[in-house]
Amino acid sequence: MSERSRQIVEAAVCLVEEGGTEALTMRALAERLGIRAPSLYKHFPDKAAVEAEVIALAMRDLARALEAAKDELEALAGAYRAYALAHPHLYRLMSAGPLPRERLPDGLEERAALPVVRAMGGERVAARAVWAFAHGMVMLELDGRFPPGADLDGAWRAGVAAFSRT
Amino acid sequence: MSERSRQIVEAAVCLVEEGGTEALTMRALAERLGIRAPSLYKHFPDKAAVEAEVIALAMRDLARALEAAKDELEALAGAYRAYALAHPHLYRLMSAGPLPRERLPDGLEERAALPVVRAMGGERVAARAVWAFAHGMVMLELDGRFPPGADLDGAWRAGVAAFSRT
DNA sequence: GTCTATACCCGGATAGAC
DNA sequence: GTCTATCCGGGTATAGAC
Repeated sequence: MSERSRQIVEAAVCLVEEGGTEALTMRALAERLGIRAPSLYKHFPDKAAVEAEVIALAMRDLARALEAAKDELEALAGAYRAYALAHPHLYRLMSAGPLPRERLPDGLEERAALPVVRAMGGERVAARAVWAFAHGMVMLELDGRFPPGADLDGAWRAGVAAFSRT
Repeated sequence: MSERSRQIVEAAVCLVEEGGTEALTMRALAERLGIRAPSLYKHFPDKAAVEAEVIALAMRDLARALEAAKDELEALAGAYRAYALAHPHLYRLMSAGPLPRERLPDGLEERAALPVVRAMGGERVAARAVWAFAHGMVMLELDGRFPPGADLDGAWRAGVAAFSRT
């Protein structure tokens, strides 16, 4: 990938972080770079290609955050939640809706999932349940679905405790 | 609400069920009813009002399905998942993204949540964790996020088992 | 309550000159 | 590699006649 392409992806990340998925349009992206929208198509075939690069970048960041955490459920859950709250729009783009697997680097998805599998002693089925819990907590929190004033820390603790006994 | 308004909401539900959230447009809705889009504004002030009625209807259906299930976590989880898989687009519209609470009937959200709270012996914090698990499982399944061939029944069992020991 | 006509916004993407 | 000009499609919503 050329240097210019990297700059484009970087700008795209900023747009998503600041304004959510919908803020990433070819026009807005071009404007941020000081060029015109059609010029982007000299670097990427279409918008989906740009989006895929943003997703890949976010997944790498999340994977790094999880790998840096201690190999216990509680620490992993904390790191997961922290990433999602720090980058809510990136988390959404990366984790909600269909994933363009063909456009992503091989093994990246697996890499992001690995820390949880290890924390669950290699039990992939249980790891999936834990992942679903964490994803559900994050999405409900980001979407403002819990009642105002709900004890979310408590809910996280309850979930982590439940799965720790597994 | 007039009879005509009810017909409009019913048509809107069909559009969502068949084509997802994006398929619900004022033009498509009008066409399905054999009228022109501007005529809809004689019955509803804007699109959000129609959408809110669809959401309310879906929440009532889900609440009924949960109330009909046995008062145990396993049965509730089964009913929850069954509803979501039977009406994936309605589930999404109702459960993902911000909720227009001002436009919904009082107490409806609470009603839908109650069965889980009861199954958890009144522990609202634990009930929220269970809800997050179920929501996460459903969304990851609907979004095709699990690896192909993953044992989802097993993941559901693992989650239900973990929270049952609470 | 329905229509036609229309305003207004937005999006992705292409052709062809430079 | 950037530009201008443009196409094409889509959306919500309003005005005013009937």
